[in-house]
Amino acid sequence: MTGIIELIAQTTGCCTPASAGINESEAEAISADFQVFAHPVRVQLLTLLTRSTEDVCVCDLEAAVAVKQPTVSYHLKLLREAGLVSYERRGPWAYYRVERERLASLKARINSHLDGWNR
Amino acid sequence: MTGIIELIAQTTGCCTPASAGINESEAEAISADFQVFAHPVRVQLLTLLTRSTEDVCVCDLEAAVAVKQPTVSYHLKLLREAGLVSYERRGPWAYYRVERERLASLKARINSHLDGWNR
DNA sequence: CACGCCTATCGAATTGATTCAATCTGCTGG
DNA sequence: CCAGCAGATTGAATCAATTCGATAGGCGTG
Repeated sequence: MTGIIELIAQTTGCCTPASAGINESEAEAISADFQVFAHPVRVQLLTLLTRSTEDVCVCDLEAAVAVKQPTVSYHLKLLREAGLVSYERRGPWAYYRVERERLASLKARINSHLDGWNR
Repeated sequence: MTGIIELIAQTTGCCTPASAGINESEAEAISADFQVFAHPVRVQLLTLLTRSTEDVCVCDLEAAVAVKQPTVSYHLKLLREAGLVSYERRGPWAYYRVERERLASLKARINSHLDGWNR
């Protein structure tokens, strides 16, 4: 039902009641996808990993970024939890690799989010 | 020059000295592009604005999200500072619109970042 | 021109994300 | 078995982002 208030608003004022918005949880899912890449250290790590055909030792990752070891480990964990990388221990070392399919599907999802803003 | 230490590392251990990384400031620029979309309220606002062919009154934007007016204003400011939206006052109201070209170029930039992770 | 409405901004408080020293675990060589 | 190294995890501190009450300023109306 449309009351007097709304009628007045539509005529005199601005606020149109029906909006073409998206709900909060959908927006949270979308923004979560972007979050993954929203930190320079994660961007650096991911770039390094995607550019390498070999698995990369953590010590190499550490050497490439400007933060200390526990911080590298923290960001690697986030990337792991996002499913974008996995690792394997070999002796005392840990070797990381990109999960290219998972990365591809995240990229596809981001592309479709971007497409949603085409008009 | 490659010293004994590095040679030993390459043979015995893991750490290869030459890395295919990107520098920190480039990584910061990349992550900053993703940051814009890394909050649900901004996603909601942007979706609403891109879907509308008309300029949208702030009161409508407010009605569509779950936060109070100053918070909406804060996020609109961030979007403005990113160049993605602009606004115009009409009487007591403020009407926002998407800057479609700016949005398009940000989207293009993000796509090229994503392409950088193709192997 | 005083009042009320709309919305931007300010400032303080809160929440969330990031950082790292310290610690723990698993592995390896002696 | 012990010492030592690589790296994950914990916990506390710090830093950044977000939230919103209070306020200010612009505008239209009576």
